[in-house]
Amino acid sequence: MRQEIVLEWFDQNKRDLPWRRTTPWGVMVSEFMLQQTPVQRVLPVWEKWLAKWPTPRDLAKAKRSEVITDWGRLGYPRRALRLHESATIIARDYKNAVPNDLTDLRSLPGVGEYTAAAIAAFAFNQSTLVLDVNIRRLFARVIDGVEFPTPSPSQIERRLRAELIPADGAKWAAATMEFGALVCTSKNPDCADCPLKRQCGWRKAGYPKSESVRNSQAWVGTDRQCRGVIVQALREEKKMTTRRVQELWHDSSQVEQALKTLIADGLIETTGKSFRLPN
DNA sequence: AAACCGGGGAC
DNA sequence: GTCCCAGGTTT
Repeated sequence: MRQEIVLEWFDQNKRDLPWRRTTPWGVMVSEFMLQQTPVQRVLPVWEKWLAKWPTPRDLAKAKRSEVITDWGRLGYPRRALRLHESATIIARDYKNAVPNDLTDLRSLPGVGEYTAAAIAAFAFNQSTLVLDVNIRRLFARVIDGVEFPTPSPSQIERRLRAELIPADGAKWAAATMEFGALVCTSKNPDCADCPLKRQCGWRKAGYPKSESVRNSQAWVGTDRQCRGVIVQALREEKKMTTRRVQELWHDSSQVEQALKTLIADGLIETTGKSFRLPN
């Protein structure tokens, strides 16, 4: 994969997001808010929070009720409480400075694998392995030639993606994430104007030529609950191991066949766009 | 691995 | 109702 193509695209097309020019605390607040929440909805709330609580200690002094209220309609309000809790720990144990060490970051409530790597990269310019949904989808398509990544990253995926990181790893993380968010999107990717079209494995593998092809693969990208139902059916009724199901994940023709069998046996139902278990 | 999170919003 | 969204934690 030609990293320069994405890096140059990023230079020309990146959005001017406020958390790209702020303090480590500002980055951390943005990462909490952006967990499962679109950028556009986060923007106004982030501005308000940084103006009101410019450092961890400021937030730590706030009441829970106020924290929840000011979370607005971002959703998953438990994130606000975890951020509040993390702020308290940072003020008390880290002299009010967001830690730059991956292990320290990971120990904070609400900071998982992704968020720790993202803060280290975007707040401290470290070359960490950042794998969010946008980056994973981009690599799944260009490198693996499939429309969607697996539900969660495997060890082999981590290793292969780590090998791609160029000298400026922080810029690489931001660039690939932005590319996945603006060009290689989940629903209607802008393949016509994509600078990676010539080397895209998904395109070489056939790309979505028709609705029927798309539908046969659609379940792979459906939500976790729906995937869980199908995986459970495949495992229990077809005596498949988890490993076998994972292998099928990347082979749409076998997935299609397996799904047809499940439907024929009445084990699952389809509405054309998704799947469910019969009552 | 799957459910759940004091979800929310576009469609 | 379905799907998406810069995920994390718990069982």
